[in-house]
Amino acid sequence: MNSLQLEKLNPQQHTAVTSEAQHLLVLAGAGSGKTRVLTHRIGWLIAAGLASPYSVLAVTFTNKAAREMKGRIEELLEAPSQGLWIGTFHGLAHRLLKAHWQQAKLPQNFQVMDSDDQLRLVKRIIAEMNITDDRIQAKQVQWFIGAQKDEGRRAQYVVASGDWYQDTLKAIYTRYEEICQQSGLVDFGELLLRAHELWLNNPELLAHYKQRFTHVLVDEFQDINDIQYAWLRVLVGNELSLTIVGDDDQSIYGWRGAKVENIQGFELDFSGAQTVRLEQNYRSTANILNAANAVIANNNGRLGKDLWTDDDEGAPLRLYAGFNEQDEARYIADEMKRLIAAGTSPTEIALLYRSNAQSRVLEEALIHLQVPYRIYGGVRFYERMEIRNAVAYLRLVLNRQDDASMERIMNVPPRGIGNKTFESLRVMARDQGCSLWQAAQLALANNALAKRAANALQAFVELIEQMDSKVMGLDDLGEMIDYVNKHSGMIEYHEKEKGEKGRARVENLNELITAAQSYNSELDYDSSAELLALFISEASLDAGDAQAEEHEPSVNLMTLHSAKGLEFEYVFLAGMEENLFPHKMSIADPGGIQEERRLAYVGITRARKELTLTYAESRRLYGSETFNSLSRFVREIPDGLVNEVRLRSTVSRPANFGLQQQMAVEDSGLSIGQRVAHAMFGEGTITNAEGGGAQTRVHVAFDDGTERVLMLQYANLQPV
DNA sequence: GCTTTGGTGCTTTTT
DNA sequence: GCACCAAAGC
Repeated sequence: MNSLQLEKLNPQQHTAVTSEAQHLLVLAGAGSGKTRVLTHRIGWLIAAGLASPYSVLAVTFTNKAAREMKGRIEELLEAPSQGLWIGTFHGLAHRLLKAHWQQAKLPQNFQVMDSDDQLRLVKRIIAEMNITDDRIQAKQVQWFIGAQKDEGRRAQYVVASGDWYQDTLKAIYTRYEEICQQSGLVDFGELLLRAHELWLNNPELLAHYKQRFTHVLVDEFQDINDIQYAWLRVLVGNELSLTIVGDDDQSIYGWRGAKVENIQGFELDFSGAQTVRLEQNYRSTANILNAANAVIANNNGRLGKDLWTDDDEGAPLRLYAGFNEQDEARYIADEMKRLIAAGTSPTEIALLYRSNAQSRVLEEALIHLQVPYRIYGGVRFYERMEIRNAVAYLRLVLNRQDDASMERIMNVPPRGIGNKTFESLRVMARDQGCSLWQAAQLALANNALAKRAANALQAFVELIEQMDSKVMGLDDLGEMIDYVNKHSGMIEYHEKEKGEKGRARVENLNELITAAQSYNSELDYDSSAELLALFISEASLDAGDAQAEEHEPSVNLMTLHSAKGLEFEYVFLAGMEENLFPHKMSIADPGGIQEERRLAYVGITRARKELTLTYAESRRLYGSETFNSLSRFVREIPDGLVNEVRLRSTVSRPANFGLQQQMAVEDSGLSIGQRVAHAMFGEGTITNAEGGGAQTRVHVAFDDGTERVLMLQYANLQPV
């Protein structure tokens, strides 16, 4: 094990890697060598004879992280990581449920349902229950069900409060569980919940895994939710050794159920845990790091860490004020072009923003200046419509009870099965308590449909049956998918589609064949049908970023959330404005602001060499002109670290552009950010202005917590 | 039964 | 200002 060079670690890293404490908490600041510590610790445990590859379980949050860790461990061990379990919570849960489907009370061929399937199912249930009240929205119901499962709560344990809204949610959730069980479908939350119940209901199984694993290691622990924590806690118990690595300052998924408090819970539940802080940063210059520290210091309830670096001061941060969002984008594109011309690789440049909607203007500027860029986090491969359709065919072939898939592709490509037919099948399925497929059989047998519809449906049923007999006879995954692509009529359909779109879809369908051919399962299977089932369900758990094709070297565009875990020499943070970042939706809530601040911290610490912050004095947002003030996060950075860039000479400001509103506001002796009093609403602060002239409206955040938009000419605001 | 028009409402995203 | 979803034409 030559690569395991412990002497190259700093003292804290060394302590963490070689700790013999049963439980270990590594608080690892940004850029402090977190992944290095984790992989080296696994290597060390094995080298020291404290663990064997077979007895180590490593958990991450993304497949990408799991792949990377696996690769790095294999490098360290200089051998394939055989027997070692590395995966995401969901991937591991899936693996367990596949292996122990009987104990988990699931059909052997159960499939994983992604959030799109889930939403469709929720919509179907809402329609089926004849709920028309618009207080019930499918998205919200979906969110509710997810949140319940993340907290380990099944429908029967949701409190029946007597409140109509709550009780309706409970009823939908109940029905949702029923249908999932009947169709053999498991959503993301369900994977975790079932895996947890698997431990609880099968002591002998739990004992088996407690015997097998000696060491459990978890990365990005700040992102863990309640059900994941519970699963882990039952497995580790008092017997196993647990190492967790995380950074409470980088917890940015609270809105999705992640609970930082679980780090504190760890210290309580696993008593005697050793804590190691990694505070030396090897990534950024001192200026960048100091800026990050200054910003995050405004949060409270932190576990506390002080990042420091040996590195030089480096260049000061730059702050650019564009007069509008186009100007902001142009500045960024210009600067990127300059960096690339000076020899910087585009791959070392990143442009980060709070929300995806911001990317368009930025992209336009990059295109204009011919800066090659790559945008992360669009629609992922397995979420593309055509791919999901192809997969739905395969799923239906494997399992006729899979209503979600049946619903999806019954009329794709269009084959004359319309809404009416659909509706009668749904009603029938519901009344009989059977699947859509069985309802179709029934309808055909009873001549319950109009002739045209019956013919179309008959053809569809035969198509699926025929696929079944043909496809199951093949033993190559690629050939199976090829067959379905061709005979479903999808290829033909998309070929006829006009424009670039159709061509891309056909390409994607072919790419799916390639992906299937290179698929290797870690799990056992007895037949090609089982292999196909494994491929499909793992596809649902896969963002498909492994196949991300390499284009020419490009600059990287992504949201702040997707940037976590990455680093670049040059980072641009665009849209540093109140209402945008921190986002409007989070401003009212102190917890929300703190999470936004952690997001700012993540953004700043992505930069190695230079960080540029930009904002726009005026911005078209939702169609109307808005004037946001500089983000509080920029104001939290000490002055000495930031250089303000003003390049007004290169871009001439349209004489009259966007000024009317400000003038109208200023004419009345007021300005944005000013404290004012209103006769009825009391005192508050002007946060924004829109419109112009007599139509000028001002946004005022009143001290009672309400925000109001008032017509300036009638509001009679008095400066305080 | 599929395609075009109008109304709404607006983070962040992995699995 | 655009994208997405639901109701009315071909």
